[in-house]
Amino acid sequence: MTRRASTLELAVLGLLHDSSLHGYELRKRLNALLGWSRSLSYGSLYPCLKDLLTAGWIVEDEPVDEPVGPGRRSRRGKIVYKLTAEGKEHFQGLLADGGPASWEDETFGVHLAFFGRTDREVRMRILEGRRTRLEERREGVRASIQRARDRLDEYTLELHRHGLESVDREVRWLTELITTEQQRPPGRTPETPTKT
Amino acid sequence: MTRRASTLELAVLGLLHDSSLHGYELRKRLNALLGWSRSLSYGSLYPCLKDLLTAGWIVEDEPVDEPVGPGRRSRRGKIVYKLTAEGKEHFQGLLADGGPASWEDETFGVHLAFFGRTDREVRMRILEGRRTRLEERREGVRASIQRARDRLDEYTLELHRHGLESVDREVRWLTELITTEQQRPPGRTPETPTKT
DNA sequence: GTTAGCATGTAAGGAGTTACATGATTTT
DNA sequence: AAAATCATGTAACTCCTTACATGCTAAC
Repeated sequence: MTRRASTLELAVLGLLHDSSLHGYELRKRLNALLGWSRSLSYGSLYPCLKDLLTAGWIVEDEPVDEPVGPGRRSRRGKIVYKLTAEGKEHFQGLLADGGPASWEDETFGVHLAFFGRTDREVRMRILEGRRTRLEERREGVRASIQRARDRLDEYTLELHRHGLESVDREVRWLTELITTEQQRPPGRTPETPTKT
Repeated sequence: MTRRASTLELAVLGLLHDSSLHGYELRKRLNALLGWSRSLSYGSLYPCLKDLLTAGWIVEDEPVDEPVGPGRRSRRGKIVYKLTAEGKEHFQGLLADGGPASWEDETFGVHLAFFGRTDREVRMRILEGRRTRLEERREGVRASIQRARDRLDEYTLELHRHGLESVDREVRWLTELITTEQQRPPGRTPETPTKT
């Protein structure tokens, strides 16, 4: 029934939570928010917005800012989307979960990007879950290399060495973030920009 | 016409170049070769093998090792695949290219893993291409952050900081690899395990 | 007046995954 | 004789991209 609970859906809901936006602008912000290697295509974004409309999480909004003034005739084709009450609730639900889905490669970044709207308790669970995931992965790779040691050449070993080092770095980074979190008060963080 | 020139195809051809294998074993080696986060599913592997068969790059081989000896009745369901002459040629062609496709995130690792079978000239092109790709990405992300600076909160900035640092590290790593390559003689590398 | 950027969308396809379905062989 | 692991495969689905198709608006 509830389809497409993807990274993209979460990110869109999160950005629209801050301010109502139209698709084109939304895409630019999504690309800035998440440091995606390739920028998001319209072929992904617009169908996603359609699905969110169908689900009732967002609605088309009257374009309020830049009113029909002197130089401007009619409103252009822009379609501004606004989060509904149900959409806000749904988004909060997704954020408050902090289950295994939030420590996967594809979703972790988005969850972290919305930590400003997440309770400390949940932030801790996500950071620690992510760290454990990476530690498990690291051990799996290590074991796998060990077993295939004699079959791997110089280049493959170098590739793995660099890969393991990257995972190590991320684990250390997470540990730092966790330490910082422990020194914070519970609940949300105090000062957020919340610009419209 | 020539469909599925994916990472997976390249990796499978490369492994079968070393030794004939059956699907199950191939999967284990693929997981060990490339440090994939999730291990490859059979739902990807077997259709891929089917396509490679159709293309004529591989054929079913008579299982030679472990002959039908004392304790063993008939050969089990194992299907061992062997690279054909056309398959070898095709694989060498893919390796010798070194074009833009080989410096993408998904394919770079596989190409690096087969550097033992790649000429130095091509290795250099791939390493330098990859480095340029990452440098461009880094600048893109930097600019994008700069533009959205006032809208990003503490957590998002930290996420980007870590992301940029990771890219930086990979660039430095590539620079080291390039320096090493410059000190090597042209052609392939001398000593490779090449165990069957 | 034409180029560049803004703005929205669709259809087809790519590269995988999950879940299912089946059975042989080895270990306990 | 049960459980673990080896072994092969298919159908449906996911989430995304590419390529196409359209038109408005701003700047030069």
